Amino acid sequence: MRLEIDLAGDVPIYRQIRDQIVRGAASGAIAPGEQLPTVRQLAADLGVNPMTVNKAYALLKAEGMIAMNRRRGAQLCDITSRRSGLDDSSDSRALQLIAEARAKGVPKQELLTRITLLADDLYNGEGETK
Amino acid sequence: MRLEIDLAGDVPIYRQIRDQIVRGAASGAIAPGEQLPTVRQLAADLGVNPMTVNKAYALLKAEGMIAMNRRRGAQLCDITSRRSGLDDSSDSRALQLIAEARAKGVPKQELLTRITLLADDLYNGEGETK
Amino acid sequence: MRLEIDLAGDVPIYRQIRDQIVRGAASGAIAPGEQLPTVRQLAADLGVNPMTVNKAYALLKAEGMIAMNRRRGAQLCDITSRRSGLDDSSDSRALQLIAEARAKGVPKQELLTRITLLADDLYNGEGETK
Amino acid sequence: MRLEIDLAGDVPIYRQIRDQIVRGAASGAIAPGEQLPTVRQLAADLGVNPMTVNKAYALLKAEGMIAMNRRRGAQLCDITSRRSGLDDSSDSRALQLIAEARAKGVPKQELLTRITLLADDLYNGEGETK
DNA sequence: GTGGTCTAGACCACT
DNA sequence: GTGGTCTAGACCACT
Repeated sequence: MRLEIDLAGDVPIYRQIRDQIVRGAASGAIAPGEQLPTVRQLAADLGVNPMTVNKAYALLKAEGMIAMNRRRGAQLCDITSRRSGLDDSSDSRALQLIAEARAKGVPKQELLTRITLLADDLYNGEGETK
Repeated sequence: MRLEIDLAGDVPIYRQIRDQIVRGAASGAIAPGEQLPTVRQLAADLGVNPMTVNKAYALLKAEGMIAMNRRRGAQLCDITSRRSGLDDSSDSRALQLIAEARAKGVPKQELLTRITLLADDLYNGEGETK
Repeated sequence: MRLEIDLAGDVPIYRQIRDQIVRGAASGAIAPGEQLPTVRQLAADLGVNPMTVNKAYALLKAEGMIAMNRRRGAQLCDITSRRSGLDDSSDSRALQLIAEARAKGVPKQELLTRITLLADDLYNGEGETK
Repeated sequence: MRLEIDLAGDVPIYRQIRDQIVRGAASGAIAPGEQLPTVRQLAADLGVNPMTVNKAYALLKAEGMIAMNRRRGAQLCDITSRRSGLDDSSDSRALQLIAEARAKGVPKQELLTRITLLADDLYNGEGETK
């Protein structure tokens, strides 16, 4: 799985790395138990400082998404060990998304159809949950 | 409409102001053509720097959400003059939201039910679109 | 409140800072809502790198102990906004402590008396809970 | 007695081994004078490097918990030969535990009740002290 | 040969 | 004038 970093945007690099690994885990591009590149390897691949990758990995570890280990590097956790379920942050972000759509005049049905489409795509990969 | 600023959180204040005005426009709490408080007024109400409110208003203006003029201050635009429809940013944020839900083991149907519920709530207010 | 850093020990500096601020909050040496020194100020006082203090503060923020804010620097949160209650980590550390005492031949009553004494001391300060 | 190693956590493996043997000694799962597995044996069982087990055993030896000799391998010491009593480290760790509980708003009595419960459990095993 | 921590120095967004 | 992020370079504990 290849990560794409946008150095120009205003999303911090460590956040881009974290987000893309979460998406990889969701789509099945990274399987549970699979090895991730080491901090140094990924830093070299992306042309960023190891500390930046380290920060992304530390965040993923705190979220229960990956386990780190001096011998084997980083590894994607099983779903069971991850922080579970829909939380306030999910709701809050979903609400903002919906509000922006409505404020721009998008009909409810069009929005829900679009989200359903995106969800179908993501959930129909070689993914982890049915 | 009352804005609530969370000084402790990660979200910049100007962004919180912008987000809440968008939500107000979506829910109907602010009507098209309605006057918004002046930069100074809102800054005083919230206890923040006028520059911060100014930045939020400038962002909303760039998005076509509000119009500013010297005489009448800021005013919520009609839906027709706003940037319309679902854009890449919407998709990207929706995708990240869906990915995080799936990565945490949330079944697709549970996620969609939740989003539909939130959308129903928001769209059934005194809102602007059907 | 004065922090004491042990550069020789094997406890990371950022962890020492975090631990001592938690103890200060518990003893009442730092009151809820009280300002903490800025990252740079504390770094200068302790003779460590700002990044090290930053890491300690980021940890405290993630635990809900402090709020950070560009205008006012760091501030101790109210108890209500902190992660609450006794968790698995507390139990696990308590269990290890008890096990080591017993393995060293300390009678149960002596251990409990000692812990009660320490708790009395700490809870009888100008502290936050009764 | 079976040791469980958590490769994902923050605690170094050698420390986990040491901690669990101390807990085994405290609970009576390992009796005074009892043979421990050899370094190689335990390393093979746990799937870790023999150096890691060696480090744990060296630590336990330095603490007076075990005796090593070429003939009989490692053996749990009598209580009388162990470093005795509550030391500064115990106090310091207990204090940190208490401080974190109080900082999170746990009432003193709730904390002491919990610790007493844990101590009762541990001391009522086939243990070594009354 | 990995991740964890730390330093010194820098630029930027936000206030 | 704050915290947030990033770099380049380093040493260390652990494996």
